[in-house]
Amino acid sequence: MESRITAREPRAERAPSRIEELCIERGLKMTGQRRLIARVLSEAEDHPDVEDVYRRALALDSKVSIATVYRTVRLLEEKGILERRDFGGGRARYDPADRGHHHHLIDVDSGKVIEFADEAFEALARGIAERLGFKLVGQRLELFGRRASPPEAERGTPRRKPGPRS
Amino acid sequence: MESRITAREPRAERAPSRIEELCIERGLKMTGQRRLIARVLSEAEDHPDVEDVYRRALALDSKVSIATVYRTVRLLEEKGILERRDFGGGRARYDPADRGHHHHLIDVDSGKVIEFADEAFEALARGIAERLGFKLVGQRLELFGRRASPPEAERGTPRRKPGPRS
DNA sequence: TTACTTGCAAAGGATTTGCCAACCA
DNA sequence: TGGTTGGCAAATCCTTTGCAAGTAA
Repeated sequence: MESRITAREPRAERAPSRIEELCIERGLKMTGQRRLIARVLSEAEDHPDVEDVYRRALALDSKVSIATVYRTVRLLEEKGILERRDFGGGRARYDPADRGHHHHLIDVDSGKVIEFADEAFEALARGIAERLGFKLVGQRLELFGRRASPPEAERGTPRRKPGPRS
Repeated sequence: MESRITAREPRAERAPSRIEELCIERGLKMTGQRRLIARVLSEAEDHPDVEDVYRRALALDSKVSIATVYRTVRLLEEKGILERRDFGGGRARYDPADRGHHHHLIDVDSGKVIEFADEAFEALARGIAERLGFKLVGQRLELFGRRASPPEAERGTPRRKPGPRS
């Protein structure tokens, strides 16, 4: 019932994703769904919201419930594996925490998010906090910008519901 | 039935608050509730959330419904009179937009918010955006810090529900 | 007058949770 | 095999909205 040929992939058993490794390191019990979600997150190069993760996980394989995605993503956040972001629009978006400290520039016309890091800023932030009598334990920097010279009328997809939330 | 003596204050008619003036400038119809909310906001020195504004308005005088507070606060935001902030915790908080550009340092132990402005930062932000090919149209900077040397155990009121949301 | 506002309550969207069965270590 | 986890649906929280009645200009 067990041939060497298939032994390698009893059930899509690929190398653990980077985030899965982090989970194991921190002693999380790895279930099929968690592995799946970890993989989706590891492969994401953007800043997916919970629903994005949910959709991608479903497409990729198993059946996960959105509740599990919420639970897992929150668990990973608590373990410091993910960082929760808020770019406006009412949904939380996630970012693997090990990509190094970086910040975001949001293109207000297209909603696209560009990452960047900046040494000078890090130092400046530390300095400001100190001057106010605090030790810096976290920071959040988001820039909102518009492409230098757009020929007008080219505005991309506004973040879902155009009006309401920030 | 009408004496000169009371003519001056038909009904708590005080000088219009700063925010009320801004509303009038932008042609908003001023109702009693709006005047009240404008006053609460003008007098606020912190960053109240909608419920804070609602509570203060009620205490101050009239009966307003929370729906009206939500509507008004949003209207003022659209008119550029208020700025919506998100310090984590799931509620939006508001800040009069004419206090000048400033940012916030949040004391992670007490939840207190300290405002500050920093020229060097403004310049840096503009520079970063430019380098990435964007014109800066907005920014958000929040520092999270801990008082330099707290004798422990002094942690103030954590923002409502301690655990969950960011 | 007459369009704009308000209050109330119900609707909505995102996120969390209770409960029991399924599952992993 | 015992404790954990996952699914489902109901529950929460914050915020928005429909509608009828009230009000500023």
